[in-house]
Amino acid sequence: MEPLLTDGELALMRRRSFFGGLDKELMSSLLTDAHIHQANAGEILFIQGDLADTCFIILDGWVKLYRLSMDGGEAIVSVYSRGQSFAEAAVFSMETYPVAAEAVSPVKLLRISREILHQRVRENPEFALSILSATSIHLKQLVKQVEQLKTHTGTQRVARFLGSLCPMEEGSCTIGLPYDKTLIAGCLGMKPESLSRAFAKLRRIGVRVERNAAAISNIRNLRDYANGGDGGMPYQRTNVASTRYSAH
Amino acid sequence: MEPLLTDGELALMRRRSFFGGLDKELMSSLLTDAHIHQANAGEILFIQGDLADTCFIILDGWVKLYRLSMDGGEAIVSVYSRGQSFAEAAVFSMETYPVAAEAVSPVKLLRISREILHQRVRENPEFALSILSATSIHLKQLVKQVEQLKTHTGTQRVARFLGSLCPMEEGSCTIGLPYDKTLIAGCLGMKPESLSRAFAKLRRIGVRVERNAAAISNIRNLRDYANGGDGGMPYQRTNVASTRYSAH
DNA sequence: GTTTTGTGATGATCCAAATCAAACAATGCC
DNA sequence: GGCATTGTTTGATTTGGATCATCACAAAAC
Repeated sequence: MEPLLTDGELALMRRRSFFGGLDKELMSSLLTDAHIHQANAGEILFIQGDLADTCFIILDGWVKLYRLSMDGGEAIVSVYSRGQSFAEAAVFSMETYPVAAEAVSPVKLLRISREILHQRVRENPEFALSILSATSIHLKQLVKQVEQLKTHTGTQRVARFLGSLCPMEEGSCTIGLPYDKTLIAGCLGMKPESLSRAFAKLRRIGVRVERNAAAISNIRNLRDYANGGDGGMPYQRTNVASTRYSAH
Repeated sequence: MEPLLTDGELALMRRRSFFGGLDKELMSSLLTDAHIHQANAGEILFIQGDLADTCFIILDGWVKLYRLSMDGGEAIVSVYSRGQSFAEAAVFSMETYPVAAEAVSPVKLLRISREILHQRVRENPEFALSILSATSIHLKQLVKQVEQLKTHTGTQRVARFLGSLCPMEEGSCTIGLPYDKTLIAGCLGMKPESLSRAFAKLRRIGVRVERNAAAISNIRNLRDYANGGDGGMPYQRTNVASTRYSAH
């Protein structure tokens, strides 16, 4: 019987999903009960309110998670790609998905059922720690997103987004935008027109966006702008910390 | 030896934290290794970047979780109260707290160490499921918050906040504001001045805020306003759902 | 080739919320 | 009681972003 996944796909999952620390035995037991699912761009994987009975790991392509509010507005919560898992927390809540999921490119997915996941957690507590660690990362990402939305302007969020795509600490680089600008705008909580104007503003600090690529002349400038612009001192611990844990 | 907690406190924790489904034995084993911690209003419990070595359950009082951005801005992420746990996800990430925590009233807390939690998860997989369920709830709350920030105006978020405090489905009621208006504004991602003006706008739909209390003449009106105002049809599944899971 | 379509950029205008400033109200303290 | 401190409201102004409309342009279709 031919293996479900290639070695490359396995390595990817170990690097970026909760498969990270698992031993070989548990991994293969999970894989024998998993299913491969291919979807075309635009296909809906689940909608909010569906019973959360499946967790996904992306083998290839892009998936967006979003919420529809009662007046029809769409709020993109996050976009995931190769190697990342999603919906693993919902599967453990015994309830429904709080978001909908849609393929934004052709995707290849690994699907694992709620029953299998619960069973494996019961058999192997180390697996529970892996899942907990993965959901903790998703939680942290959402916390950062809330911070961005509450304290930064749209243009600053765009700057941060571009900065996060740069692999190096400083200097200049040219990066490819991972998906189309409408989706980028949605991720950052703005309209496409506003994104376009934000790109225009960033030209002042050496960002040229052309087609699908962004040329950044000075990464440090970009990151400084994203954090408040005026060269303000970066955040550091203050002496207020000395009061913590002071017994009553 | 007198018990660490009163029966009332135990019932509270079972109702609102991950202690919910635990058996008596596991509960008491957790409690013998836990510590009570009292803190005054304004006291910092931990700051972002601290090693996440403790998880908390609130026995009494209020705690806010917030992030400081590099330019000094404060983004309140959530406020928790009696019976709720927080930081349990961070403790399982093997890293640092992504937020800071501060008492906003005098609080009585139960502290449980990372070591104990990991040990109990290893001994008892059912406990892992309880923790996963609790972090899943926190994740869902954050997702909803992101949706609110991305698709609703400040005044709509205020309306939703007030609506969530009403215990009944419809009719009129008077509710007490749980904490001061500066903190409410922060939770909703707005400035105190804007909150004040939002309250003023809501007078049109029968909301009177006086001191520490809000009188709502028609709860349904309030909830309608929060969801887009113009009596639009509430969200429901559309036939797009029929495309999900369509095999390639 | 031309048309069609989808995507992105730009301009004009409007609205929500932040900002700056000042007046008040409530609370605690001496 | 007066007085400082903190929390809340109100007003005038500015800014950020949404909205609506139009235009440019590239890819795909005919």
